[in-house]
Amino acid sequence: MKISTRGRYAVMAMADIAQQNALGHNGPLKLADIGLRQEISLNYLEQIFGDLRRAGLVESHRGAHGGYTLSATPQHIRIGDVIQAVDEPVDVTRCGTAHGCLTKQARCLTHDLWAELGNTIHGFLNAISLADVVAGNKLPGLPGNEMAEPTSLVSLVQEAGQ
Amino acid sequence: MKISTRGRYAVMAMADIAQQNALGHNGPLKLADIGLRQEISLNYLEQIFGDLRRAGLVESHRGAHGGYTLSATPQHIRIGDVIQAVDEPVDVTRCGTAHGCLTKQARCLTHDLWAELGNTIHGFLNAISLADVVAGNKLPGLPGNEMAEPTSLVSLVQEAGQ
DNA sequence: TTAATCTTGACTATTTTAGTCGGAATTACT
DNA sequence: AGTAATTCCGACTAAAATAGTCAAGATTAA
Repeated sequence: MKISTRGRYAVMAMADIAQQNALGHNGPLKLADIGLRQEISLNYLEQIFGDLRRAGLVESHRGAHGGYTLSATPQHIRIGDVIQAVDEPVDVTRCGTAHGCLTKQARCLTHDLWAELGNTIHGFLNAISLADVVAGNKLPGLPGNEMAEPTSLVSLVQEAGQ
Repeated sequence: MKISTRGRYAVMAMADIAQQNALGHNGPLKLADIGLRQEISLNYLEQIFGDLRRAGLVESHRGAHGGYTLSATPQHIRIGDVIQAVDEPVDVTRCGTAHGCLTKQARCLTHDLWAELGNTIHGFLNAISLADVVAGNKLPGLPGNEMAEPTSLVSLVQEAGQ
């Protein structure tokens, strides 16, 4: 899972729509307005929304008074879906495909590590909806914002596996 | 936190040393040998080990029969340290520094999201040691490998904040 | 003294990223 | 019917990051 500004912009734009909906604006929203609010160039937004539309996350309404609407309620759109729609899902391991990862045992000491890292990131992003972002329901706490305690998170994820 | 092949190579090479140590080879290991086993070019490894040395993760031994040794036992070297040593720690949010993130409230709907994602990744990588990788002790479970259930992880991490 | 090895810094090719640009298709409104 | 507002699409580009290569010097063991 790759996360570039392209993915960030997509989430920002989608959150913008969700927020406008929450404020009572229900019709299609123009990219021009979204771009102004989020400070993203119109042309770039067009590219990004092409991907979002092809992924089925938004619906387009062409012509005058057109724009984009969310295809589902913000509660049902996961951040991971948004990012996956616009960023090539470069897999974290990069082995298995290219070099003979399974045969050369030494090389793949680290294979599972990257795979689990990918799972962790996916799990995080798929656990959060657009509605969560707009409502400020990000994982509350993690007190301060400082580095998480090494042991705490891991034990959590381990429990999650049970 | 950025993860490129550079970071992966660094972890692979460090794990290689840890594994050789576990097999009884305790003297300095040459980059040429590590490169052969892990299929990484010597010149590139030299660059990477320059970073690792400056970060204090390995010690160099120059001259004939020289090479590199780990500065600490594999149990005490965290994967996050290794990656941080060789990959620029591009911060996930990119706001706060560049554009007036704190003033424009709309733009930073997503700020906390990226910050928490960064914490999650750091937490994961800092919770795993070189010894874990060599021993195959990656986070057990995460049953199957399939997508985590949307709700489960969020509630878990939320509890973590308490 | 010599060969092995790290050390350093400059250089380069490729890919990715983050856009820009121009125009065509579609629709609402008058 | 005409016009303005939009999305749609594909080609193009500049800058940065990535993944190296190369050459020469410093240090040490044998």
